[in-house]
Parts: sequence; C-alpha cells; structure tokens
Amino acid sequence: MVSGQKEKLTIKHVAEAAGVARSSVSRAFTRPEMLSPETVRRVLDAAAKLGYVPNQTARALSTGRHGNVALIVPDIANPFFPPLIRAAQMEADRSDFCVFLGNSDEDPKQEDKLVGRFVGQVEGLVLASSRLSDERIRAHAAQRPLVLINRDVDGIPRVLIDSGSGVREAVAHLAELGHRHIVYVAGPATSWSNKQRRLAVRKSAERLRLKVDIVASVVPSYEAGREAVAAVIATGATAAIAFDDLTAQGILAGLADRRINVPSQFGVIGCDDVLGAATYPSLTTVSNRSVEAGKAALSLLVELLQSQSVRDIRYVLDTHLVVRNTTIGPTE
Amino acid sequence: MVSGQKEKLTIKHVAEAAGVARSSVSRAFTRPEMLSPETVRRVLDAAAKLGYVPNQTARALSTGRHGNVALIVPDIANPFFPPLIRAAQMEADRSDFCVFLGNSDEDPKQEDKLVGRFVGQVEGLVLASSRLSDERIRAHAAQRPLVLINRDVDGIPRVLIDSGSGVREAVAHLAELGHRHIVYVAGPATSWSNKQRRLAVRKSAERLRLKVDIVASVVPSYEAGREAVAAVIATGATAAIAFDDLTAQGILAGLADRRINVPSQFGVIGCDDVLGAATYPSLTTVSNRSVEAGKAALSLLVELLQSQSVRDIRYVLDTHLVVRNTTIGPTE
DNA sequence: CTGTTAGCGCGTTCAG
DNA sequence: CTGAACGCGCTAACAG
Repeated sequence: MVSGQKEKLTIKHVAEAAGVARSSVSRAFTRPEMLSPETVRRVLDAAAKLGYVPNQTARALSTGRHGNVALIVPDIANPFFPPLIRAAQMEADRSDFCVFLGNSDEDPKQEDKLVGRFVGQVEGLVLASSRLSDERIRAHAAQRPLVLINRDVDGIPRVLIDSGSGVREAVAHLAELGHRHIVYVAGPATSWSNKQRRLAVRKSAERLRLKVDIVASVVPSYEAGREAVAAVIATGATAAIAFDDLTAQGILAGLADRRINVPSQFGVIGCDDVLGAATYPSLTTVSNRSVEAGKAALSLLVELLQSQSVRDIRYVLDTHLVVRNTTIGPTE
Repeated sequence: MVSGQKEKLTIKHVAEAAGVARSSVSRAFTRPEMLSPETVRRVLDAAAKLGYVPNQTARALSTGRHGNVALIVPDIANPFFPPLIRAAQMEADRSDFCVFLGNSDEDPKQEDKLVGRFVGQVEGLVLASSRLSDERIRAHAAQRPLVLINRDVDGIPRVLIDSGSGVREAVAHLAELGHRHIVYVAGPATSWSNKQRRLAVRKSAERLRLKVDIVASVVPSYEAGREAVAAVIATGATAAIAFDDLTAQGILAGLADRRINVPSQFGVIGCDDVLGAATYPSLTTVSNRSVEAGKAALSLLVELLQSQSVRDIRYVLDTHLVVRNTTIGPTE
C-alpha cells in the first residue's frame, strides 16, 4: 500500500532519479519528439515510480496557457441550461480543458464580477445568454477569446439558436386554428432570445392579421408565468406564446387556478421544449437546440484557442414547432 | 474610452508608478495593515489608474492557494443536481472561490480522471453522489480536503440527505392505503442513496408486513423508468416506489402506454421532488434537500480550508413524504 | 539530442 | 514601516 507522499515532487527530483537535466524531464512531458526515445522512457519511468505529476500552475505561469475555460450562464437551475452545460463540459473534456462554471443569477453586475474572477485563470470563455451590455462584452472579448451563445454581437464569435423560425410556425399554427388575438408573455429585457421571439411574434402576427399584445415578465420562471396570467387574461386574447416553457408552465397553473380550461378555452405555447411531455396537458412548444449550442460553442472556442484565428463567426441553429396538447381552436 | 491595453501589467509597473518597491505593492493588496495608510492609498491609486490586477497564477505558485474548488456530479442534466450546483456555486462565491464543474457521466473512470485533472489547481473538492469506490475516495481525500455529498465514508467530511425518513413515510402511506405488495425500482448500484432507499423500503415493508420486490434499473432516467414497467407489472405489486422522480415519471409513462390508470389501478411514488407538481397526475414523492446539501458541502469545505481542522463531520438532512395525486388505495 | 541559464509574477523572509 | 533578494516549479532560448 502506497502511503500518502505529502512531500512535493518537482521536476528536479525526477531529473536526479533519471540522471538527466531538469529541462529534459520537462521535454519528456511536453515535446517527447525532441528527445531520444531512450531518454524519454527513462524519464517517464522515473516519474511514474516517484508518482510525479507536472505542476499545472507553474506551467501556466511560464507558458500563459492554463488549460482552463469558463462558462457563465444566467441560471443553472433553469432547465434550459443543464443540457447545454453538460454538452459544453464533455466537449471541453475531449480537449483536456477544465471548465469553470459561473452563475450570474440573471444579474449583469454579478456576471461582470465572475468574468473578472475567471479571466486570470482561463484561456477563453463562453457566455451563454449573457445579460451584459454590448460594450462590456466587447471589452471582455478584447482580453480573451470569447464565444457567445444566444447573443448577437458583431465581430464576436457566436452560436445562435434561432427560435424565430419556430415561433413563426407557432403563430401560423395558432392562426390556422382560428385564433385572431394572441399575447406574447415576454422574458428578460436584456435577453437576446426574448427580443428575437417578441419580434418574430409581432411580425408574423402582423402578416397573418392577428392582433397581438405583449405582457411583460421580468424573469423566466414558473412563478413569473403564474403571476402574468391576470394580465394575460385582461388582454382578451385567446392564446398565449410564452418566452419559455417555465413561464408557460406557470401560465398553465394560473389558468387552472381560474378554472380556465386548456386548450378548449385558452391556448398556450412554450419555448425551448425543456419539459418534454411532462406538463398536463402536454405543452405545445418550440424545439430547443441547447445541446448542439453548448457543444458548438465550446468546440468553436477550442478551435479559436488553437489556431489564433479571429474570423467573424456566426453559427445559427434553427428550430421548429412541436405540437402537443395545449393548442386547439379557440371555441373548441 | 479606454483602449485594450494588451501589455502585461505586473507588480513592477505599479511599483514604479507609485514610487515604491515591488514588495510594497504586494503588501498593499494582501496585508494592507503592514503598510502606512498613506502608502497603501498611493499604491492602490496607481494600480487602479493603470488597471492592474494581481496575477492569480503567480500568486498561486508562490502561496499554494489558488482560490479554486472543484465540484463533480454524475449528471448535470439530472434535475436533482442543478439546484445543488447553483447553491454550491453561490456559497463559493461568498468566499471568492472559483468553482470547476465536472460531469462524471455516471462513470467511475471518468470521475477519477476529472479529479486528477482538477486536483492540481484546486484547494479542495466536493464529490456529489460519487460513483467512486471507497478506496479511491480515501486516496483522493489524502491529497486534498474533500467533502462528500450523499456518500457515507468514515472519516471523510460528508453531507447526507437522509431519504430514509421520507421513504419510510412513503411505505407507511402505501400500507395505510391498503397496499399489500409493493415494488422498489432501484437506481445505480454504486449509489449510496439507492442503497439507503432500498434498505428503507425493505425494512419498513417488513415491519408493516408488506411483500416487496426489487426491480433493477441501471441509470436514473425517464427512459430507464419506462423500460422497467414490464418488470414492475410482472411482480404483481399494486404500487411502486422509484429511486427518483425521473424514474417515476418514466414509470408513469410506461403505465399510461399500457392503459393502466394511476392512481386507481396502480400507485407510484418518486424521490427527490424535482418535478414539482408538473407531472400528471402530480407525483407523490419524497422531499429533497439538495439546495441545503450543496450549500452545506461548500461552506464545510471552505471552513476546512480556512481552519486546517480535520474533524470527522457527518451532516445529515432529513426528508419527508409529499403526498400528491399518484397514490390512493389499490382498488379505488 | 541534451545541459545551462534565464525568467514567468508574486509572496516572503531578512535587513535596514 | 519599507526595500532588496530569493524561491515557487516549470518552460524557453541558447549553447554545446
């Protein structure tokens, strides 16, 4: 049984044990091809025997590369993000990167603070659904390679989930079912996705001659959706498209509280398809591509890191409507 | 507008600008009380003016403290973890720690690999629902302060969510409703929580003279639950307690596929209460304390880090049954 | 191919 | 209270 060797093993000890210079040990680990196979083997053997493992920190200080990246999201607990985080995580893993995770709590200040905390220890970062201003994003991007998810800033590499296509299908779907007056329950004002969805609802409603109202809702959550119901009903609309599934779920609950039946009396459509068919009635929603987005963002970042290139990249993923059971004609 | 100053600002530049020695600059940041207020102010001013920020890496190399911790979970996308991660995150934030997040993908090998990747850059780690063997956990704990969540290893600080109490209530609840034969749909074999829940079901069923069968299910997921339904039905039981809500949700779906009505023909109880009332029928389940667990684990780790103490800590959070609509008597 | 010698940026004795 | 000098562990020129 190997007892805990608390003593610090450095490159020096390995060098002595292998009878070579310290630099050779270093090279054996980072550029084996510069050494004779014989030497490499001797060094690696000695290292293994001693249980030596290179000190990441010292290496970073000397090279400037720490092998870390940061991922910041507004709310880890929002079901939209975990799959994205997971995908990013696994992609980072493929290139041996460690990922710092930050939760901005939907707050720009906090997000800024996190970036500051991370920036000294990472080679690059990805901001998902950033709540930061364009200026702040540009400022940070000037310091380190930066990839955005669901945020469209010129010149900054970005991965966009185009919920517009799905939302347009949603509006068309409602129009086909005979709805003439709908309402969009908005998300965070600083959210790019929210702007995009709101616009898509407006435009296609206009084109299809539907009346459309907007109901504000500060944060995307079950509670917020539930609270928005009063305002939603007050508009006199017969169907609602919510910023996301969580909000939609809250609306469903609020409607049920008021004994308003879905879908016969009122139609509801969500966005992001994070709830699967788990709501009741199962939610008609717009598909989500968060896994692809997370993976794409990270592989993009890794690519940027490796090939110092700084092209203007804009990667778009489209979406479509998933019809379930919260939508039928307004009068049954 | 400040343009991107890509030049590396070191302690040296600040020293010159402030007209002091480099060491004074260092002290102004780490031990202001050792300097005259006047000097501190001058240094901080100069630093602010230049936009200087201490190099975390260099500092770490010199002090051994990097201000990072790692958190490893089996599956970020499992709804049990995001709230836990978020809580841990925010607690770390309070002490200015950066957190590395790792996803072991339910695989001990991967978990080991992650620990190895992180250990060189963190002061401590927390393993949530670790799939590692006791030996490996002990080995890692010997290197760095380590806190466990839902894993009970002697001598290692741990935070345990005692689902046993809630599960016992669940069994009693079923017994009261008149069920005489129940089945437990198990989770991962390496899961401590699974062992605990299985045992609690067995024991209390025995005490209440209920017959109990066990159905295996490798990973906790919707799919796995759905697939387990055939075996569940085959046992002839009238109610099932699932390892977690995800599995329970899958069971609900599988039952619906077979036109078996819940709760009138079959009762289902989940664990962890991660779905809220979002399933249909809304799921009777065992409450979860993951937020407290995440927070507690991290504050415990921070505490260990600060006060080198190594007491044997075992922090237990109890749970209880949350009755909703998937359980009534077996014959209606 | 391999050894020697500087730093990387900062914290920390140890004198003054 | 402040400055000079050494070291953290490793990589990167620069010789041989």
